[in-house]
Amino acid sequence: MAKPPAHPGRPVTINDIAALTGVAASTVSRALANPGRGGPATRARIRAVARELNYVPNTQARALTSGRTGTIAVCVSDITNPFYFDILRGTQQQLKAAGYAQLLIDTEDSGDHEIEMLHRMRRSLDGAILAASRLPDRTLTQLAGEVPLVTINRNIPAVPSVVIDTPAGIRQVAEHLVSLGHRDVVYACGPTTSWSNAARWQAMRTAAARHGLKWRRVGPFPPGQRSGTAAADSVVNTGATACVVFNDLLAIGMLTRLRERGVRVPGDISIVGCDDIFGAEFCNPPLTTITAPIERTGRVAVSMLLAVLNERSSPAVRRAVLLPTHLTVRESTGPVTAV
Amino acid sequence: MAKPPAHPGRPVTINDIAALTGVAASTVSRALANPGRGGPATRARIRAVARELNYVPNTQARALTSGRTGTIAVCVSDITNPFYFDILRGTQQQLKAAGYAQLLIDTEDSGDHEIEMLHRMRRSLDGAILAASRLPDRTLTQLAGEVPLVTINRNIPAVPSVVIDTPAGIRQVAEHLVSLGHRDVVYACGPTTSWSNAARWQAMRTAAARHGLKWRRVGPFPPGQRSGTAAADSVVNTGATACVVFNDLLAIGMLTRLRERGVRVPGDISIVGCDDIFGAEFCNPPLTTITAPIERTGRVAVSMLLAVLNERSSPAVRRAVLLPTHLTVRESTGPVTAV
DNA sequence: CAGCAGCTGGCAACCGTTTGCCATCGTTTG
DNA sequence: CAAACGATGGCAAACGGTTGCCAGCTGCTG
Repeated sequence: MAKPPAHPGRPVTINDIAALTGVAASTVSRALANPGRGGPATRARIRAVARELNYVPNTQARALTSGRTGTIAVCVSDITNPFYFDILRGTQQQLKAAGYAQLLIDTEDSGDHEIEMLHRMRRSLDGAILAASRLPDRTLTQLAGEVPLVTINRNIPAVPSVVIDTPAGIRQVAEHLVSLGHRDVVYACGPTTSWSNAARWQAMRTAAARHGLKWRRVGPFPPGQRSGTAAADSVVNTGATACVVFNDLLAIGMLTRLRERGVRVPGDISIVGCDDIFGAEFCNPPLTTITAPIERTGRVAVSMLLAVLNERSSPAVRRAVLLPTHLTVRESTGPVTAV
Repeated sequence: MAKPPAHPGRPVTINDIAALTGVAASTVSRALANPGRGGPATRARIRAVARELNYVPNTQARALTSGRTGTIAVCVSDITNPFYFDILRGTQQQLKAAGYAQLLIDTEDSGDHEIEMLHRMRRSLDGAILAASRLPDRTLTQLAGEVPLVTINRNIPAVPSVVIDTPAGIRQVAEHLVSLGHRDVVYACGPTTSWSNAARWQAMRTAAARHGLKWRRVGPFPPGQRSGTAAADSVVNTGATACVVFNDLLAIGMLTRLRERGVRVPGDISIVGCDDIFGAEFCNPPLTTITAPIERTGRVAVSMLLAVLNERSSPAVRRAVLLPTHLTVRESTGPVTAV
């Protein structure tokens, strides 16, 4: 029944539909996109034809006038870090459900990259989710003026954010370690530019103080598995009986190095990671860590961003969401052994 | 010196530059994009102003006429599979270098999802890279007519592809196992729809035959860590002394289960994975596996796609690239022990 | 010196969709 | 019954570039 468009190869446009139904292109546009406008009968007819022709709106053309591109960027600092896999999985799900496309940006741990990419793309984006941004507060605030933003694990006043409550987990860790008899703990730092690192170290310090633990820190270390070597060596040097590590990736790297050096975990030293990424469960020994709802974090971030986009006019409902964590005890922590 | 555009907030357009330099918009367009056209002096002037105004071309508008969107989609079947992390890392690098944006599509192991997403987005894409497509050959060939395509680990005549030579690795594995005294091996299958799975099983069969090994297979299993339980149980049931597994994810899952059941690896059974993903190195025991140049695979795929795009007119230089692998022996394989 | 080629830059149409504004029509209200 | 009104659908102007075509100029050649 449906006639194909004039040139068979040419994609179907709104005009083809208009011609076929005998209405104006504007009517078609409204029938397909604008819920309030237009008569039900016309709309039904148009929709039927559109479906039959397998019409797919041209995103570019739409974006040109409406400004909405249907694309959200997700920036991660290092795509090979499993932490982001689950973030991406979460954002992906939620974005797909809402009909958005997900643009992946790997900033390679460089703030310059991050700002430059976002600036270049801001016209093609409806918004962006910044996971573990390395940008300073001021830049971020300014950027939020150009593109609707939601940050993950980064809390600054002007920008809605979802942060994982790892500090709460660290308090649990402190209790866990104390109950095992540890009195001397060390924190292995992540990158100085990392907001989470600061938050975690801070939590560590206060928790240690409350329990009367001796505490100190080593680092900073790049948050990768390979830095585990240096981190492990530093930690061993301190003589502490337990170590809380900035993230699981680093912790897993440390485990490897400790094994190499013949340092027993948890016999000689207990290790606690953060995040509970892929791998934490099956490394050797399985890692005691602070389990974060990573995938959910991604989903929530998207929801918040979409809320911001939809309520562009109304008094911005910018919030900061805090997601709970819990301690998962595996085999990398144990009672302190008498020397 | 440079005057900001009329409305301070409004982004800089080609017209602003035209007005400021006193030329027509078309001249600006050519000066910025078209290398052959225009006078050197004018061009220099225009470029200077453009840079000064921090001009960023509007991708949407450009795409509308030129058809080029500057976006490449990368489809993966399951974003939480670490195999794809490295693929993405590779594509990301190469795409960024070439000035393309990377759209991430997770098809969730469903061919329907895959075809539907690609079809809907084909207008907004310059091309797509399909990693481990679940689509049948015919659909794929047809899709290649709509969007320039490069496949990864999937070789069909009409579509350029880069495939990882895991079969060669499997031949090495066979020799490795034979040298350790194994005579009875089993292959744990991945999804039936997976092209690589078929290739691997085929290689396994011929290699086993050549060495006079007894071989069989179990499965199929979904290629996830959690399927490891079922896979491990099946494998143990066969009584084989060695098992080659479709991929590392599944193999790692099996390792966990075997440990649970008290089956010693490699004492009771040797396990070999495929791909050498994140985690293979530090699982317990570290996994003997066929190391694939995963990141490079992503880079090569992008290069091929870009080549196709640039030589759209010339006789299509469609090729199939085969990337070498090698066996990495760790601790999950060992000599067969007398019962 | 006329004619012509080659280069430069301007004009304007176009890509496909959205949207402000207006004409029309049927219905309700004063 | 006239006026006012709300709903409906059409017209046309954007949106920001790209590109085919043409005019004007320069510098050759015949």
